[in-house]
Amino acid sequence: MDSLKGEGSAEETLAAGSATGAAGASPATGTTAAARGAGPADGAGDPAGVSLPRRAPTLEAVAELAGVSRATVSRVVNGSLKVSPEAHAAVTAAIAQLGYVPNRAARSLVTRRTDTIVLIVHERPDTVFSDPFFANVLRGVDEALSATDLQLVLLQAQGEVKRDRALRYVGNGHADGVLLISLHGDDVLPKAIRASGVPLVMAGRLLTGQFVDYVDADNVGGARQAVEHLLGTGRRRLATVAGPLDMSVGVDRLRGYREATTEAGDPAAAGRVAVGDFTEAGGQRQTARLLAKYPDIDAVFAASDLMALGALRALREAGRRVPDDVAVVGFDDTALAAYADPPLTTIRQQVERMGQEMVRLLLARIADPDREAAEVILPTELVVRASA
Amino acid sequence: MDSLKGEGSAEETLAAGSATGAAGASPATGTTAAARGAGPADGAGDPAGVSLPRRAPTLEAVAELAGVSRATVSRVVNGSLKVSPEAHAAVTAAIAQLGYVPNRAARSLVTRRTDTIVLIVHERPDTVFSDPFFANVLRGVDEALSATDLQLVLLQAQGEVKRDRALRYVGNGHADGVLLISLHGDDVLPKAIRASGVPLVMAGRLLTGQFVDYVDADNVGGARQAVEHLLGTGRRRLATVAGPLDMSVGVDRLRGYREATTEAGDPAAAGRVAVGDFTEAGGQRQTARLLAKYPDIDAVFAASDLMALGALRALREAGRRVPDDVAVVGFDDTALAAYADPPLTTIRQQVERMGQEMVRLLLARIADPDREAAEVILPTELVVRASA
DNA sequence: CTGAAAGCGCTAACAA
DNA sequence: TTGTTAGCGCTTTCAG
Repeated sequence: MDSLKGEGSAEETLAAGSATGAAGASPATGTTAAARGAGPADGAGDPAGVSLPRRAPTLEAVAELAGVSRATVSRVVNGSLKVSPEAHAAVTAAIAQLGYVPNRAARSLVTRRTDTIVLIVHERPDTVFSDPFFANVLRGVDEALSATDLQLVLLQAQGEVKRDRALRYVGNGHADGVLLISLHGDDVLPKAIRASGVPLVMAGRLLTGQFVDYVDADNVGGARQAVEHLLGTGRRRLATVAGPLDMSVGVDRLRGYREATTEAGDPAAAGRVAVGDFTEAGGQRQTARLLAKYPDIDAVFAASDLMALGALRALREAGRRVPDDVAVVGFDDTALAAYADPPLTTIRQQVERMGQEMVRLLLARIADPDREAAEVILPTELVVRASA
Repeated sequence: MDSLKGEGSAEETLAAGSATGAAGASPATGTTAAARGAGPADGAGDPAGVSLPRRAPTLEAVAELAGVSRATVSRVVNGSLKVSPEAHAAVTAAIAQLGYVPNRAARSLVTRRTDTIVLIVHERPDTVFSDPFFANVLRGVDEALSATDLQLVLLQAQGEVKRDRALRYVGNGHADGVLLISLHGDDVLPKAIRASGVPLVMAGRLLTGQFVDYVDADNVGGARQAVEHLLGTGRRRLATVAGPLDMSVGVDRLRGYREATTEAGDPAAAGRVAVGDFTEAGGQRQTARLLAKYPDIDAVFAASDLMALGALRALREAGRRVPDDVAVVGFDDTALAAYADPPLTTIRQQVERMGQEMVRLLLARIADPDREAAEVILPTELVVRASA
């Protein structure tokens, strides 16, 4: 819903605008009036007027007001059953009156919990832009976490220095659990984290065969859906641009493609594979390769949407019409797919849900460190945008 | 660079794959072998073999090993100058040997610092997808933070409950500073945070005229660039789809448009305004309105890329050719702009840099809470993709 | 069911 | 320059 306010209604709001409009390469840093408002004096003396409490109320204060001991307040705060109704009421009231909130540091110091979970992102700096995956996982994680009172801290682990810092951080008990979203096949991180004994959940399966909790999209199934769709719409000469084979995503999507084509009685198609790197340029290059090698293909399954975009480009350059001559189906369904030209048919994975499930798994493992390793595979969905 | 590995080289990696392929709507949760490896027993007894240190080494341990007092170790850790070279060396060695890392909780308890800064996101759930802005700011923030040893915690503040939780969190000294990235005009959050006295930096200017540190793109200048570009390529009947006028982005981009058209001697153009909501649907609707009211416009400046996409759609539906009949320039330059059909000319803002500058400002304010409020305006850039 | 007391690991006076 | 001594605010036995 957008406002249908007529034009011209914005003038009054312009009053506060600063005219700063730096056009050069470096930012203009202007300074305006003093930041701190008309609050009470900060100095030592205590002026006549109201004096803000400089320190947050403590358990002690609550106890005193409620007429009980600190221990009892602590019990109430932590939901212990063994507190009399009267005590409970008094404490609750005192807490409300004082606006008491527990001090996490103090609590953490004694409990050795941190009420914090860490999301470690292990991402190539150059893949950095155009990555809705990350944002959406994050969204899901945050959403799932908001039902708890865990805090989410973000750690980048790109490069040795940052990686070690992240490792030290989790290794020294600064987090109750770790969520690892690692885009490449490098698996020193998972190993190191597991070694530190902190609960860990990954996005994507480990190719090394270790058992770690993880959630993943049904990449095999999704790829099969793509093949079935292509076959179902009459395509007969399929090929695929696979993702990197040191990642489970890459491996699984290729596997789904191969299984589906083979089962459909077309083992030759299972062999028409070029391995890309999930980038648009890679998709374009590998599609060109496929085209050179198998000039008569009439469908391409690209293992990512970016690669699908590249495929589109390669096909255009090769003079093939999409979808008339060659159909393209991509994996991952970002906004890009919707605006591609021609619009891309894609396999959608539930990225946000992935984040949610990761949290669910992590909480379960924190609760019971000895439970069996679990995997959650989220279904995928075919999104048809073009009549491919 | 993508690998040019021939097809077929993936087979061996498939061995570890689980066959789980849930196609239904609910996730399949399989359990595999026990998670925890062959680590030492967790129980009370201490088996014959190696026993891992269950607890991280403390200052005390370092002190003992180094033959000094805890205070001295603390001084070394915190970089105090008043430590003898010998003591320093001994402590450093002990720290290395033990792998000592300070306990943040303990430190925080006494220093009342948290070494944590909070990024509060105040976002509509429905704007959630297709929002590279957020991810890129985040990237910049994280990057800037990685030079310090501050931790980044993420807080969502959507809805009263979450908002209050976030407010309580920062209000109770759980963060040394707050970064606020608020997409709509609602300004109860900034006010509340400022009231709590925690250092705050915002993305975007406050419309209420309060002085708070902020960094923003040069929205006015960017809009001017758009107008100048349009005028420079021969367009004579400009119109704009503005953003919401309760946000500084909306206001400023409209202002730039008006200033530029007015200065170019075309005050009438300054009046051809429709107010959208930054969504594609809104852009489409408002462009349609503009078209109805001013049938002879030959250029549209859309205050966001999504709205530009909507404009494209509206123009197509109205039978106008882009860019031949009507040129479109959008603001914000996401991947979408690159794949729009026809390709969109846009004004790019340095979103990642924005995050970096926010951190810079925040650190400065933490260091000196009484400094003057500062603003950083980042330059924008015209990205021409079509010959509009 | 409740309170007293003992720290969790660290920093910051204050003495020496 | 160094060590000693108090706590920071909270949880958690252990008595009562």
